[in-house]
Amino acid sequence: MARPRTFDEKTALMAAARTFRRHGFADTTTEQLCTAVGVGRGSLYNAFTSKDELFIRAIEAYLQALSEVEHEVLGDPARTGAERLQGLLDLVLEEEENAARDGHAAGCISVATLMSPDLRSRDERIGKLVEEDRSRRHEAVKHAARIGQADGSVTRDDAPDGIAWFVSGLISGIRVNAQAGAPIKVLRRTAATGLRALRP
Amino acid sequence: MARPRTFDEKTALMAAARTFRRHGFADTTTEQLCTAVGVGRGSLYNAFTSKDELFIRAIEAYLQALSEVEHEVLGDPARTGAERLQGLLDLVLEEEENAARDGHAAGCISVATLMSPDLRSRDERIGKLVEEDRSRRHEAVKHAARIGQADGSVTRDDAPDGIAWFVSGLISGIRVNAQAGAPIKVLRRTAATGLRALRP
DNA sequence: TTCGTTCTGTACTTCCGAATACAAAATATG
DNA sequence: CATATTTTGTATTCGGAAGTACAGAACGAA
Repeated sequence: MARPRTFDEKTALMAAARTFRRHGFADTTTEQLCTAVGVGRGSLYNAFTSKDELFIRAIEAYLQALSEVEHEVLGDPARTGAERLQGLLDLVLEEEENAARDGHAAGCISVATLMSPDLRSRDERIGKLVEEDRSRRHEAVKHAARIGQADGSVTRDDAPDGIAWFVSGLISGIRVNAQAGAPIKVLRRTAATGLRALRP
Repeated sequence: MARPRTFDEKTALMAAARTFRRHGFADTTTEQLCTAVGVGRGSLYNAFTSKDELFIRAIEAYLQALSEVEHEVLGDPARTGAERLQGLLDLVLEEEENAARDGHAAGCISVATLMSPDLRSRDERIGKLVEEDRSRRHEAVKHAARIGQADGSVTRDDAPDGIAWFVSGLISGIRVNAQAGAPIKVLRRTAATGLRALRP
């Protein structure tokens, strides 16, 4: 009934997310987004209203995709609690390894967005999205920690909530270290050291 | 012999640094800088050439001030290695506590700058400054770790270099968690858990 | 084939913020 | 007190990036 799109929306959002992740919101021009998505200005604005709107939809898509993969690992009944936490760290390490192969660090919308108050105040949905993502992951890790304490694979020196915060921090730390140029091998050891603190 | 400045340069730089830390480079306008420093546009440009130049000098001043305080703790011969590392973490926690009292997280130029590749590519001095700061801290922590391994207060499960990366990551993680809204109490526990991994 | 509808690309407008120009002000020195 | 010199504040310019307008293109349906 009308002219069809020459691009897939989901693919476009993921491409946009990649660009935003690497350059940050303010330092990404709409032109960069056009080339990244492989589409003209007109199409971009036709499909996604504005840069702000595109950003919101892009991080939404990205965070959801990420969350699904993580959920699979953290909720895997075949693993002990400790193995689930280890699995989560492995996902992060794998992502950084892939990114490193392309010559850059993975970047992380959560960290970058959290670190920019102005970005959050730009549109309340942004802060909300990131906060929901964080909170969902927090609960998932907390649950895995409880499982681990029950099956004896995780220390009881900390409450599950404390463990969840620690794991989040550990992941953020690894991401920042990756940006600082730490080689994969070092990132792996950092993860191992961190997890060691959670052994019973 | 000429009209004197109405402001102190060092104070101005620290005020600018504070502003940049909270909003990030791209999201800080020169007007914000003027009000933060308490000076007109003309004066600002007269004293510091451009926004870029001001940014560079501001982070330079800030990182140096920070580094001096940290050096005192990490090099304190009265402390064991573990106590020095604990002291470093205490500095970070203290900074976050003060910031929290003002209703915001401390922010961290290192993390923010590392997380923004475009910012670094803007002027090579920026990346260099942050990298030098990181590297200096890295060496200082590594040294403290060695001391700790020698005096028996720090584990030998990891090499000093690995410990240094871990501690940097731990600090970054704490800063990110602070931005995410974690209360001081949680940050403290995260630090404690991390340091537990370094016990012999 | 023709029409209605949506997509695409380009040229244009608009706006915001960095940077500059310049006149007035403030001091030290002779 | 006069002059040289630097600072200060304001008005203005300038550039770049976001967003818009619009004409043409690509389909499906009648």
